[in-house]
Amino acid sequence: MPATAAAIPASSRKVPCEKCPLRGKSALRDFTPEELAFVSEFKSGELHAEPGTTLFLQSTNSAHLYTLLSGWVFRYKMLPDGRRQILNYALPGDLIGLQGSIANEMQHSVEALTDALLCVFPREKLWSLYTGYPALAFDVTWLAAREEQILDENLLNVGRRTSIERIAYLLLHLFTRAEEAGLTKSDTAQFPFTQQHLADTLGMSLVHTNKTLRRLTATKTMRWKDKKFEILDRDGLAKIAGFELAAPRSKRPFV
Amino acid sequence: MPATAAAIPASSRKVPCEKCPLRGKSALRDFTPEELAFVSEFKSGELHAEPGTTLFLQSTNSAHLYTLLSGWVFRYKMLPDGRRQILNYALPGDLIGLQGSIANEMQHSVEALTDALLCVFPREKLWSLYTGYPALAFDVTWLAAREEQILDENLLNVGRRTSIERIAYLLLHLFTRAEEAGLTKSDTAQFPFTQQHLADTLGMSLVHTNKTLRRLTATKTMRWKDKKFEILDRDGLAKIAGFELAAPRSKRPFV
DNA sequence: CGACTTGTTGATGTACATCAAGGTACGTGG
DNA sequence: CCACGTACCTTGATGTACATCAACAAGTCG
Repeated sequence: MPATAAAIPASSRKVPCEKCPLRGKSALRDFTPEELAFVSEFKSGELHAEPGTTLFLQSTNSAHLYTLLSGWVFRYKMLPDGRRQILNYALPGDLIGLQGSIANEMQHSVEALTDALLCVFPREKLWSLYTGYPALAFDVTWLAAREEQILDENLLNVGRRTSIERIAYLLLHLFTRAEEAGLTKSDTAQFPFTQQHLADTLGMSLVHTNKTLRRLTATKTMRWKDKKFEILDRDGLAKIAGFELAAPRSKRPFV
Repeated sequence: MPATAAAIPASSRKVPCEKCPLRGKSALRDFTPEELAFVSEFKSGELHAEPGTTLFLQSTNSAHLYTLLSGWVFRYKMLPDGRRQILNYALPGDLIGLQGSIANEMQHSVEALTDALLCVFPREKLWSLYTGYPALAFDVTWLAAREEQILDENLLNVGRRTSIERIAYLLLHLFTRAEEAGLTKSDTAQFPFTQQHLADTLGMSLVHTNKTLRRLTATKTMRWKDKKFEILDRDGLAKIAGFELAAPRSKRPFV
């Protein structure tokens, strides 16, 4: 997002963690002074990425772990013939590249959707985080579990919802996350992706995404034009998405 | 699996971790005596689950964390109208319910597919694992990252592969995991699930799954009858699944 | 008592007609 | 040029319906 990126000059080589723009705002917990000092020391630098920049490449190994300071980034996988599946989007505050630090090889690629500013951490030092700062280690696990939850929901979305439900769900999901990251004004947000990105996230073709998007617009629950997304009827949109959960089929509930 | 379950009598309240049937075999790393002692103390008991038993319920909170000792178990989510998406399968050695220990509420359900034996750990003690045993904490993160990788692949599968590719991929994936868990004899494995489970994993209807399964059988790369799965031509099956990875679309590779 | 029906249920196999989604083509506007 | 919009025809996937088969329980008859 140009606005946000401008607020943090890319020229500054290293914003001290004590002045991290993410602190205070957003859902970040409070760190102790010791934790803050360690993280500051852990951080090896910053990276400014332009839209379209590849941050990680499928089947290569990565020396770094990133935290996203500003901008949008997405993870994806590709098949040999070019079919692409977008797995998830990362917003400010998200951790990027943990898989590559745990396994040796990256199983997916990561690309910047907007101008993005990232904190860089060397992966070798991740271990010292586990030995010295259990609370931070727990945070890392927390982030991994949260990513897993989002993936679970995406899988349900792609596998079992109809095209209009899928789009409604995804747009609402992304809007909610943008809200949590403080990127919304009342009921609007800047959405930097294209219909092709949506299609590749939802497992649909571009044409069909476009037609379905039009049908969804006709419900007057939302508006999306020129990258500006606006929610007109949140409950209505949630209802189309089929947000509610259900009791299981299973006959024998445990205990 | 009856055979495996019989080998570990469900009556014994607590198999000591030193004698865990998973140790030695499988990809488990070696624990130090201290770690082993802690895990043994961490473990609060065992649970024997019959096929169809619900271990976790969507939108409830769970007091426990499990490790699967024997049998098959699957995670799934449901929509209000009964549509079901199976997210993943757990095999011996897998951790179950971490999400519920990190967040407060379970976002998915878990059901036993076969007779299953599980080690039970109280979730309150997870924190002491982080403070006292960083290597075990790292292992937990490792398991979470691995689960995330599998979900990534499932999402690619459901979102971007054709029906025959999807089935080929899933069967090969499950066979490979069964191999790692030591549940195969040469090129055969007992697969405890039905075509309905496959359909719900792949986001397809039962009828279409059946027809596609028949087309796949016609390629003579595998056979699946009466729960017995056999690989006839592994490379052929992998080729149908489109296992290979690809270079990204992106124009500007980083660095 | 045993052997032979009968009915039930769950998993699988197959045939339609219907519908949702894909692919190609060709628009527009910035 | 790229993102979006729309028309057209084709194909892949769904839903309903019905048939098969094995496993299992209940009942009947010799």
